[in-house]
Amino acid sequence: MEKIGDFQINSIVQGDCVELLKKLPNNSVDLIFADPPYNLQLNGELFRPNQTKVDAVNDGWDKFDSFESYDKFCLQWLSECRRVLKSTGSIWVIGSYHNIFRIGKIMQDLGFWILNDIIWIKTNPMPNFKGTRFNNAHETLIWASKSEKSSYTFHYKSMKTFNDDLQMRSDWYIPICQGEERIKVNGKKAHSTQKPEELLFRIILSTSNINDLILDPFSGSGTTAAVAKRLKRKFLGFERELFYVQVANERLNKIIPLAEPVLEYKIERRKPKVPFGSLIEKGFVEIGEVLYSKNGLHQAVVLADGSLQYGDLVASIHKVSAFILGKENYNGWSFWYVKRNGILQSIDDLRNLYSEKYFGTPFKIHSKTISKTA
Amino acid sequence: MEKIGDFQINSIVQGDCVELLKKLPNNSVDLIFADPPYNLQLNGELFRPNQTKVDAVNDGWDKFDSFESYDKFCLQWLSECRRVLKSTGSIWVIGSYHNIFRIGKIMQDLGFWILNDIIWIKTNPMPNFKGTRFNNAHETLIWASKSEKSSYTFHYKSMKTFNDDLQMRSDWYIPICQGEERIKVNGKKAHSTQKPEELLFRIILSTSNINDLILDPFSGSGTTAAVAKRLKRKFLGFERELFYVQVANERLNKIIPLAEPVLEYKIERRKPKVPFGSLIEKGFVEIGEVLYSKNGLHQAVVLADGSLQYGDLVASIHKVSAFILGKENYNGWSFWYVKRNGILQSIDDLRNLYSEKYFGTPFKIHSKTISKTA
DNA sequence: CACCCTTGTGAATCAGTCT
DNA sequence: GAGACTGATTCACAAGGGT
Repeated sequence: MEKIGDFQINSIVQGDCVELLKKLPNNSVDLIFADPPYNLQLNGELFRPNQTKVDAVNDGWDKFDSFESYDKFCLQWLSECRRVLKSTGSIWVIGSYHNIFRIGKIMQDLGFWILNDIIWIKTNPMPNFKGTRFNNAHETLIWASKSEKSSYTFHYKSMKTFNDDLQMRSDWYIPICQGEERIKVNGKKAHSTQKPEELLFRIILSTSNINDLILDPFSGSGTTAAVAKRLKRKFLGFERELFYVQVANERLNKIIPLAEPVLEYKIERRKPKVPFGSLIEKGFVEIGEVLYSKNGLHQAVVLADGSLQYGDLVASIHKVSAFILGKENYNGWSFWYVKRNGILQSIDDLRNLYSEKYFGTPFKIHSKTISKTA
Repeated sequence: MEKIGDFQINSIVQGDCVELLKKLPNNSVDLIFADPPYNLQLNGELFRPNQTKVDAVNDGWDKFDSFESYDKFCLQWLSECRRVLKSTGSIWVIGSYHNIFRIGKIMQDLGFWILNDIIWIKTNPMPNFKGTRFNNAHETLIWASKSEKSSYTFHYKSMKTFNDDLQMRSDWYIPICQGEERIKVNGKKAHSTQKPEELLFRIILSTSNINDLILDPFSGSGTTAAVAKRLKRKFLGFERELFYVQVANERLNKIIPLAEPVLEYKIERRKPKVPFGSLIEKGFVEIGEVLYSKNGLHQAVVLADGSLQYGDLVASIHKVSAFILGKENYNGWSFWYVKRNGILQSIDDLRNLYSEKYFGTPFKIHSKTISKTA
């Protein structure tokens, strides 16, 4: 079986996440999803991140102590996450106003580069019974790359298609996890903060590829692993409580991965690049032929090397169109037309004809990788 | 005329906010709204697909050397804000992912007690032109009391009435400030980040009383003061740029206080749109399932990202149906059917089922101004 | 006057590849 | 690694002009 460091791939490992993270090699993980403890104060009792109870009075506890220990804990696991994350990977962290500001600040300090904060808007939140505040109807996710300059996987076009051909926004409307999906043991919720699979579906689909390794350092009920398995990603989960490890394993046994063909990012296929010169070589455009702007006002002559002659200017289709429009840059494919049977035809159409004739389908699957340049 | 410290009540004072804050007495302000610089860290220029340049925030007041210098600045003005805030008062701070995490962390460290984070969801944000991230369609507001134990003003019932007798949620749907409301000088926007009055309307109405003193340490175009005056609150604004002070004063001169606390904004009742991808996430439509045209002649397979495979063509439900019908555009929701128990069922029906099941409580979405200032 | 089409624009951390 | 070159990329409104 495949391994990563000491760990079996596709498993939930019981133990403290910081200790376990330290055993992972550098730059070994493609995507991280983390749902850390929230540091909530409940029933007048405060729990430190390591789950030991703190006596608010006798322990001399105050908010500063609490925040300080929480910050220290987050600095540890986030540092390790950054170390194990590949430079092409990205990380998602979910939280509420109790902890997300501290987490975001620490992430920025560590050099993570925030790409978006995503708002999970709960379509069916619990009402605020006391009526003392606004109904807290959302949680916040931070999506970040390893550093400012690093590239990352993002299936922009797939998400646009997913969203009825409009680019996906930072507000996501997803019901809370209830009903059949909610795992119960002896009639009681197995985990108090089980996340909806819909949320992980979107995250994994948009920011990872098939066979990528996804790490969840706070695995809990195993939602990340379950969706990862279903979408044919590799996964590794860390979880402190043995009970949750068992719950997650039971859950995972029932998951059937989807067939590969339906998971491929066919929508992001790129046709092989066809340089303008290829159109000339194959006679789609003749040497010496005149190209026209859409309104016919501008004309240029095609030279043998694929450059255009426009008055004294000789340059690429892009440069000449940019010059005519008085712009720094322009896409010449959308500017120039040829005359065929007296009718203007876009050279971009000719390019498509060329592609169909010489490349046909299918094209190579290609995921969009964004890379930043200095 | 009434004064607070050295300052005239109901005025915009020109100067550095930290210096001016220091001149205010302790515990003297009922409500603070702060819209600090976001520290956007923009690099080069950004062009739209049509090659026009985006008029970005490039103002000197948003430039900071580092996170450290930004943190230091925020620690200063937030400390002073806490000092001048009455123990019965509260503070609102607005920001984006660039700065809001740092702000929230500092506020918690100073002892502010966060009551809610409110998401201003923009109904009409600027798109992401390059397809590199999710469209950043919101900003975040933090609402906090002076300390954990302090009481604070909150008109829960008013907000519920305002919201058609439904609890007001933490997600607010408000258009960006444009059109008549946007202040222009010589045809250009007077301030690059003018906030919509509706945002301040909700804030002031929900968390202050008539005759309360409201402080805005980053007054800018004067939206806070304008709405405060209209709602019969006292106000004090600090603003570094003389130009903005003048803009705000001109604006304020035109404001007529309301005789009655009438509802100025009407909230429309609408359920969020369900994109095709959501049906897949929840299993209303299975990945790999076949969709049929009404007459059954055309069939397509559903892929994981919500795209359809129809022969060699892979695209959205809308694009594929348009292709089949030989049209430029078509509404795929009315074209495609799934087979359930041998019977064809419209995917639009499935969408309604989803909506009924998970959006039971109607959302309050778009809101509009129904009366304008004189 | 109603309707349609074009143009402009908003807190934006906004490109990828080859030489 | 820097620089040159290619060519991919947008949503909701408001305002104004034309039919």
